[in-house]
Amino acid sequence: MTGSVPSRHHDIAGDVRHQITTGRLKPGERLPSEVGLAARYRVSTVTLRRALAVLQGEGLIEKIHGKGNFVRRPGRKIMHVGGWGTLDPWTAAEPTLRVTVRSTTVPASAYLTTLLKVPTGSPLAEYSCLSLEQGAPHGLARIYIPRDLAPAGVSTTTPSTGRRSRDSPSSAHIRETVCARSPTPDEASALRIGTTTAVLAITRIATDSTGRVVEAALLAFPGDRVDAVFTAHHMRNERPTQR
Amino acid sequence: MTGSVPSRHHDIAGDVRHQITTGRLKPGERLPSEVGLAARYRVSTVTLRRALAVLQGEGLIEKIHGKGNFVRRPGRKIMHVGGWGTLDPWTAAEPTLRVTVRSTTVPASAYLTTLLKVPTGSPLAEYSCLSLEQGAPHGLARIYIPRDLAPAGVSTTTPSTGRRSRDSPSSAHIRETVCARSPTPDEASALRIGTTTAVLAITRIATDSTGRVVEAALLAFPGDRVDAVFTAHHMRNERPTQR
DNA sequence: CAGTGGTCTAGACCACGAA
DNA sequence: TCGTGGTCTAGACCACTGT
Repeated sequence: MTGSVPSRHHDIAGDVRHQITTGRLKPGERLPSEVGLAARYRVSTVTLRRALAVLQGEGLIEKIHGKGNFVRRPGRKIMHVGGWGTLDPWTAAEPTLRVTVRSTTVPASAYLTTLLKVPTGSPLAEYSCLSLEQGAPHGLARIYIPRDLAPAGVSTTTPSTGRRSRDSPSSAHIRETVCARSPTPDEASALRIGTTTAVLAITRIATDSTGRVVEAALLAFPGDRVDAVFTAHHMRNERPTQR
Repeated sequence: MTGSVPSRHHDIAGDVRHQITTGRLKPGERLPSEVGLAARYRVSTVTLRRALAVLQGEGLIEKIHGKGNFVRRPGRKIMHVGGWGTLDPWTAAEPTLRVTVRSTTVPASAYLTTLLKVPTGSPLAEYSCLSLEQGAPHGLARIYIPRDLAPAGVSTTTPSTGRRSRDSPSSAHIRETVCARSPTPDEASALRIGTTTAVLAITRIATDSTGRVVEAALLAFPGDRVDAVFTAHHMRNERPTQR
């Protein structure tokens, strides 16, 4: 009974979605202008834009200011593999992933202080990584490492989003906190998504055997493009870690 | 430079957010009516509603049709613990979690067929669970088990969202796929969130040592209320599982 | 410059909740 | 019934992208 409530924009979204999934609108193709579509569906522009926002949230279209609305490539979902990358063939075989890294040194903010358990203002090496897959942003990562633990060159770390250099030597424990939320403005622009599209945010804390935090990573992925996968094997009687 | 773009509703959201975080608006309190707020901020109702949608997405307010907008209780984020519930004190110590379970038997749909690797139409035991924390919905779970594996009584399974009965006897491998997306209409109503609030959706597949899928769980959590936590320990040289 | 999406308005009408 | 939020309109103006 709750399906036929008044919501014209959902009907329109359904119609356009149908045209996309059936192939009448092809990937990469530009949709008619919003005013044109509004006239075609006999609705106002704001209603039509709400319909498009639904499709954008589903990852079916991409809105580009000043150019138009485009059908997104069907993008099989790329994955982020949690823990110590239990290499998933899907992710491992992805060759078209280009990563740009920018590294600087910053003093620890209040938030990073609590994450890394370091004194306020401690120097941290920051790696800001944006990975793109065929031009489409795939993930944004900001990785922080106490500077005395950070290597001189960037190459040794390979702080990739999705897989990482196997066995960072010192980390013995990884804790990942996953969260679904709206993107921050800078995330929205970096990932080329609207503020309506949810992001999958992962805060990864790596600790060494002494309990020292050796890395904090703030990862953000467009929710319509990536899944995160976590696997657990049952070996012996694993005792629950009590803090 | 990108901060001062024209977006009145963000300013308003920021102002109301400030009133909430500073305590001028207390938890549980009802906000002035939308028309009142619109007049107060000298904006139209749709603009004001956009501002409130931002706050709703942040989990700061709750909109109730016909009653008003209410400041949400600061709800420290409840957590879902992945894998074999590495019991987190936070979650484990949560006493105020009430779960309602409804169990039926359904034939496997196309989607469940691929998840559980069973023939189409196989009888499945379905457990539909809605957990509430102090009246606020906390999670929605739909768990499917091949009926020949399902116990007669519901009590043995305890398919809770957040923790589960330790050691379901047969499962040896758990794979959880995490995804951020907009809620389906039924999820939105069950979780008492708008369609704008993102959900953290987890698909959990439990496999026994022979590779048979013994359980598929579709979990949905309101993104503004729960985080999911996954931990990994580094013991020995763990060989990557290749499919 | 023209064409596009992004934001906003002032008002209308409908649906829900509590009297 | 009344007051509330939910949806929609017809148009205006601004910002971005191309020529």
